[in-house]
Amino acid sequence: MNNSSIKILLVDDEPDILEFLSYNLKKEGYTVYTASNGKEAISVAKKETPHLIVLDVMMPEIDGIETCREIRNIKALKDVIITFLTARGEDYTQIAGFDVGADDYITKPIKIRVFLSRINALLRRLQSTNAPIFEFGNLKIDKERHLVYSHNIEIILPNKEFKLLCLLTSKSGKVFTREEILEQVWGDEVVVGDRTIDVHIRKLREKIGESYFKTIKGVGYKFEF
Amino acid sequence: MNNSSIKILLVDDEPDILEFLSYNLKKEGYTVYTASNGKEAISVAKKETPHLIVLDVMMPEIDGIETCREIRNIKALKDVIITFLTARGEDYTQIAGFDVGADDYITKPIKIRVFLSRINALLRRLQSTNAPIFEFGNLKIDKERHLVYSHNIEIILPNKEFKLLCLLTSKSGKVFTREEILEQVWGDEVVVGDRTIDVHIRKLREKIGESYFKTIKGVGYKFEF
DNA sequence: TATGAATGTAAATTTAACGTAAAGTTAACC
DNA sequence: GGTTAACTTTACGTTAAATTTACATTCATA
Repeated sequence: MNNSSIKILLVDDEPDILEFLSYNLKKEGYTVYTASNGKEAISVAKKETPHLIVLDVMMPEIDGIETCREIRNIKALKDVIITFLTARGEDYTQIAGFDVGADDYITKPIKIRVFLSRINALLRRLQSTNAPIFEFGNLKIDKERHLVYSHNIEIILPNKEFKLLCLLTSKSGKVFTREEILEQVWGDEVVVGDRTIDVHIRKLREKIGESYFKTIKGVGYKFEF
Repeated sequence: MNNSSIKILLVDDEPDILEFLSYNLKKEGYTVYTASNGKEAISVAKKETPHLIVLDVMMPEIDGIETCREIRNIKALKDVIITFLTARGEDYTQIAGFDVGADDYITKPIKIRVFLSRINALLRRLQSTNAPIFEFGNLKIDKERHLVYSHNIEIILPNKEFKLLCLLTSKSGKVFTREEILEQVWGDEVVVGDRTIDVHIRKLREKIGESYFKTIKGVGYKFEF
């Protein structure tokens, strides 16, 4: 693994933890940056655009959750992988109750092997995200060639439908809200009517199969296979 | 996790090794599948989605490295743990030099006790590798997939019920007042009748279990497990 | 143990979200 | 510039979910 091109930002107010985790991640070959508070974290993140940020929840001044929120608002960092560090039993009302856009939670006390394997697993996503062909049972998606196969029969999808399919399959099982879908498929500024998404989902269901696309009423849609 | 629910795929072109390892892993309680070449391995892996794959590097036709690469491109298998079997002294510059997404390497000749302990160690990761899932005894909440499991049986909750459950479980044991619940689940402005919360609590009790939800008369509700 | 406010509950009702066919509107391509 | 496909909207149908209703039950307290 050419890990050295992968940049990780560690944020914690305890220097010991910072050093401990930093040492271990460097041993895995990653390039590691550190910050000891939210403000510093944001500034380093802006400068270095890391691939992954490990964020302690409990920090003085700006806490991890607020830091996460601010980072997610930075255009260049909206796709960075963020994982929280939380003490076991800590009040995670805000984390559980509101989606601040975290990708994982690691609970303290940290077991280094567990920590490393989770980080590795998270980062593996990064690499496979760009993989040319995704497979889900009888469904194959070739992003590069902009082609879809169902039971090895080629299906040609119009652009929007293809993008929508790519988004939903990019994280199989995850529920994508209508806002997320609009933002990712249509773009921030574009304003389209309420039924537009439905119609596109319907077309995908027609062409690819009813059962792949599940509606979560009041929330959004998800892809399942 | 009970070992019998853990699926291991062994891939080697030598039937003797296959049988020897299979026998020993089964003795540990794992469910074992075997394949004697890369092509077969991929087809079995697709069908069974094992948790771990042991892959001999040196195989005729498609070698282990190429097999690994192909497996990693299959979306459903991207998080499977893969460990290579390599002969000591074998030229594994390719393995070391290129990242094909392997998690471990075991060198032949295999000492069975070492082999088993390595496999066990790799599988211990399983418990903590995946997306944020909150667990309370027999109750699991997967926010991202908008799913609840009770005794590993999937329960589908409507939006409001799901949100209410998330709120109550966000701080297990804490009593949430009716005002808090209204504010968090329904939102500030929304005005609903007196019995609405009760009815939702009742539905959660029906679906998930009476005992989890405790009424504190005159105050509110809390989640306990 | 009688009382009343708070909560429980089945069923009816209402509402909001989604599904869909078809028509209208853009944009792309010859 | 006309044709076609893609995209969006419209206008309603459908349904699950949310809410209310109407009454029953509980439980702390007098």
